Amino acid sequence: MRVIFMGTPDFSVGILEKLIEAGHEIALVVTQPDKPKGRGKAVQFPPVKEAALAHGLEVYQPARIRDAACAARLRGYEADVAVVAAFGQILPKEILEAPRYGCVNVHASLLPKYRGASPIQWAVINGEAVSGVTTMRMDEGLDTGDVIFREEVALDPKETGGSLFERLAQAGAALCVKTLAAIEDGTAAYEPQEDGEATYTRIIKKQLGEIDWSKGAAQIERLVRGLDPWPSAYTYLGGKTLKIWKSSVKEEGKSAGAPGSSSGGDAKTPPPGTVLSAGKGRFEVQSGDGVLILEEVQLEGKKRMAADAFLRGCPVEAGSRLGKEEK
RNA sequence: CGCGGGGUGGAGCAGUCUGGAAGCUCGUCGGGCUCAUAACCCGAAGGUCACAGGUUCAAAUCCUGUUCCCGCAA
Repeated sequence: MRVIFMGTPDFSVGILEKLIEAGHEIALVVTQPDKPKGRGKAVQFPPVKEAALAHGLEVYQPARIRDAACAARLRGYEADVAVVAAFGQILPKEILEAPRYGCVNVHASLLPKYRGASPIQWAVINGEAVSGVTTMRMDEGLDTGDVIFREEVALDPKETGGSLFERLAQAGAALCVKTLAAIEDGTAAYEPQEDGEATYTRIIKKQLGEIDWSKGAAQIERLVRGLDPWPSAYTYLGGKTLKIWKSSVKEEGKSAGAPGSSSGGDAKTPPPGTVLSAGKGRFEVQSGDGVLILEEVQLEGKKRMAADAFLRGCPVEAGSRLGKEEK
C-alpha cells in the first residue's frame, strides 16, 4: 500500500523498517523538527529521520502539524493509509481523514489500559505481569480509536524499561504489518474500546526518577527497572547525584543477623534512606518497607559500576543517609 | 563555542593546588593455615600516569593543543 509514516523516536524506527520490508511504498515520512540535543547542544536528527534518509525516503518536518498547510500537503500524496507511531503531536481531523483508510496508530500497551505517553515504563513501574501492543484506527481522542489488533507480551520479573521497549517495538512492528495486510484485504475488524476500563499514564519526567526512600523496597526496585535506561532512578550521596541502575529487594529471614547482636525484633528500624551496610559487595539501604540492595550504581561524572567496585573507591559509611541533603 | 566531573598496573580510587623514588582497597598468580570458606597469613607478577608538544636540573603534578568517557541541561 501507499503509506505515509509518522513517527519520531527509536520506537518508530523498527516499525518503519518493517513496513518497508513488507513491501509497502512509503510515500512520505513525517517526523518532528531537528532539535539541539546531547552534550554540546549539537543539532541531531530524530531517529526516524535518520532511518528515512538511509532508505532514501522523503522527509517532512512540520513544526506544527495542525497548520492547515500540513493537511493539504499530506492529502497531496494520496496515500492509502498513514501509520502513526509515537509521533509526538496531536493530529487534527483533517489529517486523520486524509488517507483513504485513515490513520493507524501503534500503541505500546493493551488499550484501553495505559492510554497516553510512556506506557512502557509505567507498565514496568507498576509491576504489571502482562503488557503488549495495540493497533487502532485513530480518532480525535487520545488513544481512543477503534482497536484492530492487540498482542500480549508477558513481562519478565527483571524486565527493564529498555528491554520491554525492545520487545514491544518488535511486536509492534509485526502487528503493524499484520494490520495493514488486514486493511488491504478488507478483513480488518474495528472494535470500539471500553472507555470505562481506560487508564491513563503521564509522560515520564526526569524528576520521577528521584527515589522516595519512604516507599517500599519492592516499589523502588520496580522504579529502578522501569526507568532503565532512561531517565534512570537516582538519589543523592553527599550532595552528588547517585543513579541506581540495578537493585534487588532483600529477602526477609535471609538476614544472617550477627549472633551477638541484641537483635530485638522491634528494635527501631533506621529512618528510610539509611545505609545499613556498605562493604564486601553489600550495599544495603533501608526503605519505608524492607531493605533494598543496591547492585549497580553510578555517581555523577562517573561510569556505572557494580556496587562493590563503587564502594572500593568511594567508601560509604554505614549509617549515612541517601537522598537530598537536609538543612 | 551551553555548564561541569573524569581518563593513574585487570577493577575502583588517592596523589595534581604547594614539581623531586608509582600508592590505597581489591582482583590475579604462587605458597601457608584450615574439615572448610568470598576467611586469615606470607610472597610475586603487572603501569607508555589518555595522546602530542612546551617549561624545568627534574613533570602523573605547571602551560598549550588533541582525543575518549560521564553528569547536568535540552
